[in-house]
Amino acid sequence: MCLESNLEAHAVGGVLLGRRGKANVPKDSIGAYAVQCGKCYKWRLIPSKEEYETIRETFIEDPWVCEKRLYTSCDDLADIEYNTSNLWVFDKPNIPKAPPGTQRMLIMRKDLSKMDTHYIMPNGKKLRSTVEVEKFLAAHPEYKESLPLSRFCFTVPKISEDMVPKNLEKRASSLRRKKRKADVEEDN
DNA sequence: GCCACCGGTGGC
DNA sequence: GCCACCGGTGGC
Repeated sequence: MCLESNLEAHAVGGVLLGRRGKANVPKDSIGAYAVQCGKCYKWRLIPSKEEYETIRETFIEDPWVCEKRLYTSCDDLADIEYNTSNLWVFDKPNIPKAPPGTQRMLIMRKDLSKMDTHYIMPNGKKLRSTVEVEKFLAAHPEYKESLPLSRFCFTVPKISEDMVPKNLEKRASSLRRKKRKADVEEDN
């Protein structure tokens, strides 16, 4: 189950800093993970996706605060400022952690219009929706216990609007317009 | 033939 | 209006 977040006060974020990762390791579009302290509202970087997903999983009932991190307090400077030098996307809180053996991938569209969620299953299969997960589990009953349907959530993060470069937005939409126009002309 | 990628839409 | 979902396809 995915719940609505309160983005203003207390947020779970992913920061897009470009793609990284070793060869052969599946990587998504998120370059850095950050959470906002529930007390001082400063942003703290979370070193791994795994740790980030753990925090995100129980974010509502167990909000993250600076003291949770060793040697960190609200008096310390923020790790990262929410600003326009990075593209930020904001996760919904309480998304189940990707079940063991799977990876939850978030892929940004080239035009920054939206993200797509998919899961990489233990056998390498990529799944794009809960319906596809259902079908997968029906075909592979051996996974039914370790990978219950309820642990999959395809909710996408919200893209921070003010940070999408305006010219890029325009370019993308004008390309779309151009294509539509060409299609219409083709039909005539 | 596959698959990453994108566009479109039904249901809310 | 949003978003979860899926069909189509271009490039390989």
